Amino acid sequence: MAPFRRPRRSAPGSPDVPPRPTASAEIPCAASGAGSASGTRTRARLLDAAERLFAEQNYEATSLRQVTRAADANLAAVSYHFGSKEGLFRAVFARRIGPINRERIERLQALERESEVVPLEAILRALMEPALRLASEPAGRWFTRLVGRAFSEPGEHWIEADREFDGTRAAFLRAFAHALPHLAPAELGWRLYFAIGAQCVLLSGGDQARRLMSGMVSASDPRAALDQLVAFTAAGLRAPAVGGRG
Amino acid sequence: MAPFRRPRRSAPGSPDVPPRPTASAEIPCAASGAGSASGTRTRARLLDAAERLFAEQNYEATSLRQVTRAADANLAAVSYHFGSKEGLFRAVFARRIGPINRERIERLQALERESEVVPLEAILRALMEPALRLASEPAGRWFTRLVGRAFSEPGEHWIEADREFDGTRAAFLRAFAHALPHLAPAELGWRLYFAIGAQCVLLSGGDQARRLMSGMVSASDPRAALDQLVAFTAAGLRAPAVGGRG
DNA sequence: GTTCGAATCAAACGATCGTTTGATCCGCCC
DNA sequence: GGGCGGATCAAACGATCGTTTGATTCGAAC
Repeated sequence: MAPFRRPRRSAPGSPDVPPRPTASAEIPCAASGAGSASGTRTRARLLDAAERLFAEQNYEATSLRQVTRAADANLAAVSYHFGSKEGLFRAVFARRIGPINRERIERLQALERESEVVPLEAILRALMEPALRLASEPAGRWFTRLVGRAFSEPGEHWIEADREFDGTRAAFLRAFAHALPHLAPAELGWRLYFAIGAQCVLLSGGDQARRLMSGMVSASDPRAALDQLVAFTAAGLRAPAVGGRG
Repeated sequence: MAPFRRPRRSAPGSPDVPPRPTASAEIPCAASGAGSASGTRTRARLLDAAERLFAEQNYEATSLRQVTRAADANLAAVSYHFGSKEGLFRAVFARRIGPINRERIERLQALERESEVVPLEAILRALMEPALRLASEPAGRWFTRLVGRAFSEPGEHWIEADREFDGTRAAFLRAFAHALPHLAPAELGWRLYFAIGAQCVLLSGGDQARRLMSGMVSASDPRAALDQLVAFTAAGLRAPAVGGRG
């Protein structure tokens, strides 16, 4: 009877103020080992299921009932742990993108520490290998599909999602500018645009993409894929400047 | 009272059997000129509105009520003219993809007619310029965003959508193989994969992509974009074979 | 002037969506 | 052993979705 002054709003995920967008990117519970009961494992199972479904389908095409059914959890668990559907998406993204970008920057710094001018191929590998390696692991295969699409898909979710890439972008942009002095800034921008695009379609590993090149690419070998991607993008970046037409 | 034996099912779009997937790709009424009344212009207005909304948002995120409101048409007009939401999507895609692929093949055939071995850059321009040029026209700007995403997005709609590209793919694959004899078929497959990927992110012109390279690329000049794309992909395709590692 | 069919319309259909509610379970600490 | 709070639960909320219905409009054919 008595209205009971809004008892909720104390979930770990977020109350009325949504969780910080600059997420901490820590894996709460890696869904490994056999915890005694269900513990807080529900949160991890929700992330796993949502990761797969968001990648297999779309953000909009994936219903929370699908997610909770796949995660063997209650529908309200999403609201409880993540506040909303978009909170779930942000958590899926933040869980893995942090470590990837951290490894990228650490590898780049190590390269810059050991030599004055870093070879172009080394920069490219530092940028692309962490994500590509994740694509070859069962746990990260779905996530890389999401990352690959973040570059070209519309929607508010994505804008916030790859804002986490900003720091990484700045660091690598300087490195590329040093390694490619023959390119004007505008030209360097175009070429990096294309290079990242090539990486993204490889990460997204789209159903269409695989169909399109069916029989020609052996998508099973991630090592060969990385070698080919580095060779292709390095040559493209090193191409002579086209400057003002012609 | 009397059940009135299902009077509908005679729309031009499709009855119970959906319209032929291998669409004729003819523009029914180019939404230009001032027809007397509303005529069948509604169909074209629906296509225009859906094209923009599907590109700005997503297939799933776009409701038919949004489309019909933007097109100043009745909600039931979609069912009447296209049979269903997916029929509308197919019609949007079929309206423009036919002419693009036709121009691609005609340009390639013209090149092969006038010289024994076609230069790589010429093949690339024949493949990429028709779509890039459409991106610079007001009428086609939204559509190119769709085309760029067809390569990496999941969903049934897309699978059918770029099946229309099959013929074009085969023709250009032969041309590339002739122009790049130093590449094994598997390597050629990878590189074409990346080249098309670079083109797709340029076509999709994603919100994120533009943000990511903000200030570096002047996206306003489509001619410069094409020059840069051709230079980048040509160099990437011509890169030495990496073969078996290293 | 009547008939016919393509085209448009308002209104509703059942289904499913994201979110919220209040109760219930259960391990833990004092 | 009694209370506390995190976690889970069934059930419902209002909104919106794609689709369908049956009536209405309107120009052309006869």
